[in-house]
Amino acid sequence: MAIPGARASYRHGDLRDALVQVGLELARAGGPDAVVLRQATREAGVSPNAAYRHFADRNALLQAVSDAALGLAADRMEAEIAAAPVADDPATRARERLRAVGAGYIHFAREEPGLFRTAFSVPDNLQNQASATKAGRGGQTPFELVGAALDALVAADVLPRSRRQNAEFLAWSAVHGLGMLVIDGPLRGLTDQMVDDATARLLDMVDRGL
Amino acid sequence: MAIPGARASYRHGDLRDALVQVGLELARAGGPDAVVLRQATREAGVSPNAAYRHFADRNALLQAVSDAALGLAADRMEAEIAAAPVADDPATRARERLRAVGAGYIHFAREEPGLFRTAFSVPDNLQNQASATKAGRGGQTPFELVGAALDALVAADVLPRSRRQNAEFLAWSAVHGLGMLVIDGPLRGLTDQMVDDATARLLDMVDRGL
DNA sequence: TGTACATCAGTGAACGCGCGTTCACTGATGTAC
DNA sequence: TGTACATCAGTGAACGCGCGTTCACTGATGTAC
Repeated sequence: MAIPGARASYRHGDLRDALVQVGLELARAGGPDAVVLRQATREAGVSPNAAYRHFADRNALLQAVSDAALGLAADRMEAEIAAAPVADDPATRARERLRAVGAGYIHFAREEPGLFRTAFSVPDNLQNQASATKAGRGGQTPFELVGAALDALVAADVLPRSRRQNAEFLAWSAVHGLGMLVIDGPLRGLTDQMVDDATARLLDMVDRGL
Repeated sequence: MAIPGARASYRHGDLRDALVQVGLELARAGGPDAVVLRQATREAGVSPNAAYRHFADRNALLQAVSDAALGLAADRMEAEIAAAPVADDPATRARERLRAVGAGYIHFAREEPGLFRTAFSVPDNLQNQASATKAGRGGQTPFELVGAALDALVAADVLPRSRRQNAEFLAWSAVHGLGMLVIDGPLRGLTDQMVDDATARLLDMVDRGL
């Protein structure tokens, strides 16, 4: 006898994943601070303490959401790589790839500012980058995507091997900074056109400067 | 008849300024979220609602603290400029100045991560940069310092005038990104030496890339 | 196939906390006469 | 110089809120016999 609206089953099925998904929606709308444990359980249709079967505390939930957001960032970057023009010249191709990585990063920041902040400004989350839970569908984390693009630049003899070490920090800094300034800072009011412009010039700068 | 520990006067004197100063201490220790109105009044030795004589609400207090933090950032940048080597060659001098501006920014981020986050990631605070409350002792905001350094670069014929427009966004992005990554991100564990190294390389990149 | 049972993912109620904010007030101060 | 008074920066108590977290519990499920 099914009471309308009643749960089909006493057990949820996959509450852990459901909470992460709901958490992503909260983060999307309001950044990391909006990932509120009680709100997540509410939206998952479950009592607040049910979350404690799957997460040690609120912070563990936030961590999981942050990891998932990082994966989405990687997806966005991979999509940009896939859409990049494929030049015949390997050197040009390698450069296009780095540009695509950077552009994907900025696009993610603009399209999903809440997720961007959740992915990239939850302390501890970026500490150990090499974790499967932080990777996109292609299996790489954003950090690894940057590294791989730089490796390709070295392989194509565009970037001298002597400058390869820690170069991801430089490229990443530039692009991360622009992302933040576009979200929170003085570049917030800019049109898509203007941001694309700034992105292109920034990536030029990185390209020339590396 | 002075009761020990009693207030000398019923009126505080300059409660507004006292709250901002206490707010800076809170921000220094814990970033913008730590600027808690009740805590600020507590530390100022005043009842919670006294704050409402000087600020419309908690957000107005945070705004004021954020402005003050921006001024401290400007001070740090100016100090770095003052300490920079003064080359005979005007071109070299202009370059050194831009580097000093960038280095000051990064140093501020590392020395005062809480204030850095309060100054640079409170929305709305960076929107209107040209405000006296956001300036350092030299009367310029961090944004204006970057702009002035770039102007000097143009004047010294290092930076082509055609590339001057919006160039502060590029330089700022690079330096802001590194600052954030050093505070919250994967560069957090780095030694002073390593960060100084990364800073130098980043500024090289900007210099070459602009 | 049927039944007893252990497991453990969920429930429902409650907690203490600190927050921002509002209320009616009080009394020190400076000013006008 | 002395006194009356208006001003307004402070007080003290209270509010409602939503949070994270803990408690003792319940009952659907899968498994062993």
